Parts: sequence; structure tokens; C-alpha cells
Amino acid sequence: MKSIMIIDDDINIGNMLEELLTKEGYHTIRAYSGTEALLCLSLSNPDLILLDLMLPGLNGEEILPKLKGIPVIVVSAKADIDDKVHLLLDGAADYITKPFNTKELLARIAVQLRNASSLASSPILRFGNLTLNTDTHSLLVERQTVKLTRTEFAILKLLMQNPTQVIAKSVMLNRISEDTPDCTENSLKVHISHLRKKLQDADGKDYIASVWGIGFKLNE
Amino acid sequence: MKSIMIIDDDINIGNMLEELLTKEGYHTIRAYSGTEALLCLSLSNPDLILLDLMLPGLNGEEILPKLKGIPVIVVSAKADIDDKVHLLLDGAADYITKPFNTKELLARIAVQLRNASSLASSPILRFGNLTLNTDTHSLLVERQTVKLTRTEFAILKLLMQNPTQVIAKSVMLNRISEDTPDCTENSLKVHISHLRKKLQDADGKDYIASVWGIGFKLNE
DNA sequence: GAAATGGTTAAGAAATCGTAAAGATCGATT
DNA sequence: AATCGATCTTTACGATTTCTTAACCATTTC
Repeated sequence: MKSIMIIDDDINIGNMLEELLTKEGYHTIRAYSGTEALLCLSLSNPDLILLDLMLPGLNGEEILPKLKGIPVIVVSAKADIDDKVHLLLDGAADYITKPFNTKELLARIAVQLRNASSLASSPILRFGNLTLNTDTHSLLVERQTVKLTRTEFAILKLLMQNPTQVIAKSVMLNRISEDTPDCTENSLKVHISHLRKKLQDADGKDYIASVWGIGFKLNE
Repeated sequence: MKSIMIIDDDINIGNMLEELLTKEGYHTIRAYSGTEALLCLSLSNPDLILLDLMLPGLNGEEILPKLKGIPVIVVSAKADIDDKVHLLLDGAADYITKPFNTKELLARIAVQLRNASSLASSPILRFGNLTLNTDTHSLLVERQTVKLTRTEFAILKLLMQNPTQVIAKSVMLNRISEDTPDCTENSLKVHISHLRKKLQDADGKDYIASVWGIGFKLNE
């Protein structure tokens, strides 16, 4: 179960949020001031924070930089938000203005939680018998290590990060271009071919399916 | 590709914005007055609007309430924005004052587009027994997967995104032309025929109705 | 009933895919 | 500076899939 910290000095709004989130299946933690919030954070470890900007003691803008690592959604009256971009640059993941639509708030929360879990997660990706360690840049196939080139690694990583999706060739080229800037559709298919061969040799399966005219995806 | 409408009577600033946005990969639409903007909106459907407050005819504040549904960033000289809160209450998503930093403007645009798109549409479209997953590029008809070609997929996606509307043949050709540039009305009807056949074989129904002289729509 | 539009089919044209081999590039090492 | 090795890109070609063309018939509109 995901837990959400509510930082708000307004008891009515706080209660309303708590009820809403509890009903939605989240666990909630309350804090009524900036200093209390920092204290609570040393004891608990929420998945997301809802932060009111107007707070006694440390105000929201002062706390924001201290909350690295946990996605923060700023909840505030419209007049308070002089510079939304500033907030976002300071580390806020999103903001929503009062009075807000509860469905919208829940949607934004869901988006942030989804992003966080997909980004944070361990550096190890698994698919079938493949185990890709993005820290050590190594691929294990059933206890055997398989040597991948830089580009092959990037392709496989992209596929394993999105194991169900079809990755368009253009998207793949964009992502890979950080490492290999002048990769074309032509050379891409050569890399794919090499990657396929290595996986085939190691595990006897064809892990990469091609979707005609679109791109590639992992098999099954 | 995201499209942005620029509403500004100052040709120099408008040109500068257009160049900046085009370079950044956006498609731009220009309007030089409030009334022209409203006219353009009936013809095109931008993802975001940059609005100057000082306009001939209808001024920015008068137009703002009419632009519901599309995020609007107000671009204006500092002196004009006496009441920022008013703007935001009127429906502006954000504002930026001239002279502005181009990086800041692009950041604000990116934030608004991200918010808009994350709240919109899920990747799964349903109609009758059809389930189209635009991520995996697969069509399920009652647990069975049906293989579609790139063009057939694009046509069905377009229809399922607008399940009640009639899609004109010209519109269909435009959308499809991203993938298959030289599709004509003649080949379109072949694609439709193939698509009909596949759906018929899978589910026994004719999902695609034709509207004589206009185009196509989904049945029922 | 004539003209225009819609539907189907088959065949040839075009695009895409997979692979192999050769040339280009880069960095490290001597 | 020259060489070597690894990696990446280019090129070419056959196999495959998809797309378009064109012809013909059915249907609708005027």
C-alpha cells in the first residue's frame, strides 16, 4: 500500500484530503508545519508528499529543496503561486490549485506514483531468462554473462524498461543517439540483428519481435 | 507533433516565437487578432495557446474565457499584468512577462503539455468487442488477437478515438499520411475493405459503416 | 438511366526486414 | 606515429510483407 504525507496547517483541508486518500486506498501521514514535516520524514518514508505552500514556521518553498527523492505535489491557492516554474525547478513534481477537483488530484497522484515506481526501482531489469544490470552494464542469461556493445546494451535496456510496449524505430533512435549520435534506421537493424544473434546463442530463443513498419518489442 | 497557436498582433514578436517553437520541434499556427484566433480555432485544434493580452478587436481578457479546454499561457508586458490572479482565475494555465527568457518559456510550455497529455487518454481504446492497445499495437477481439497492418491499425485507431463521429475520407488520408504518404482514396477503400474483412472474420459483425459521399464511422 | 461513389479482388509495385560482408571510425597500445 | 582490435556504419541482396493500382460490379444519387 502506498503512503502519502499531507503537509497542511489547515485542519479542515487536511481532514478532507485524508478522508479522500484513505477512501482511495492510500495510507496517510499528517504534518501541520514545515518543521514537523521534516521531523516526520526521519521516522517514516512516504511514497509521495502533498504540500501546502502557506505553512507556519518553514514555508513550503523553504521545505521543497529538502524533500529530494520523494515526489512532491504542491497544493495551493491560486494567488500563492507567483511562479509555478520556480516551484517545478525547485523540485516539485506537479502542482494543483485550490479549489481543486478531487478526481484531478487523484489522477495527478497516480501519475506521480507511477512515474516514481518506474524510475526509482532497482537497476536490475528482468525478462524471461535475461537479467540486465544497468549499473554494471552486464547481461546475465542463465548464469552466463553475455558481452554487449554499448549500443546493443542501450537497445536491450530500452526494450526491457518497456517490456510490453512496441518501441518505434524513431523513438529507439532518439534514445540511443545519446550514445551513438549517427545511428540510422539502417544501422539500427544491424544492431538488432547482432543483439538477436547473441541472445539466440545464449538462450535459444528469439526475444525480439519486430512490428512491421513500426518498430520492435520483446516477445510474449 | 504538438501544435501551438500564437495569438499576437506584433509581427516581430510573433515571428520570433514562431522561429523559436519551430526550431524546438513544434508546429505553429498564427493569429493576429482575437477574432481571427477564434476563427482559426474552429478549423484547427492546437495543443496549447500562447496569448498576448494587448490585441486589436477582442482583447486577451475577453478571449480567455472562450478558450476552455486548451491550456493557455499568457505572454505580456509586465505593466499589462496588474492582476495575475485574475488571469489565472479566468482560465489561464500560466503566464510569462516580456522580455522573457526563451528557456523559461519553453519550460513552461513543456510543463503545460505534459500536464495536458498525462491527464488525457489512456492507451487502451474499446468499442464493442474490440480492444485496441495503442502501446502494444495489438487488437483483441474477444480474447483473440487480430493482426493488423500499420495502415489498418491507424484507420481503426482514428475511428475508435472518435467513436461517434463520421470521419471524412480527406481527414483519414491526412492522419494516415504520416505513415503512408501516398495513400489515395482508391487505396483507402482497399484498406477499409481489408479491415472490414478481418473484423468480420473475428467477430461476425461489420464494425465500419460508410457515410455516402463523406467518409466512415463506427457502427451503432 | 446516367453518373458518381462504394466494395471486392488480383496482381504488380514498393517498402521493410534480416543478414552478411566490407569499409570507416575510434581508442588503446606499442 | 603506426598498428591493432573493437565497434559502428554502409552497402547490397534475397525474402517477406504491405501498399497501390486497376478493373469490374454493385449501389446510391440525381
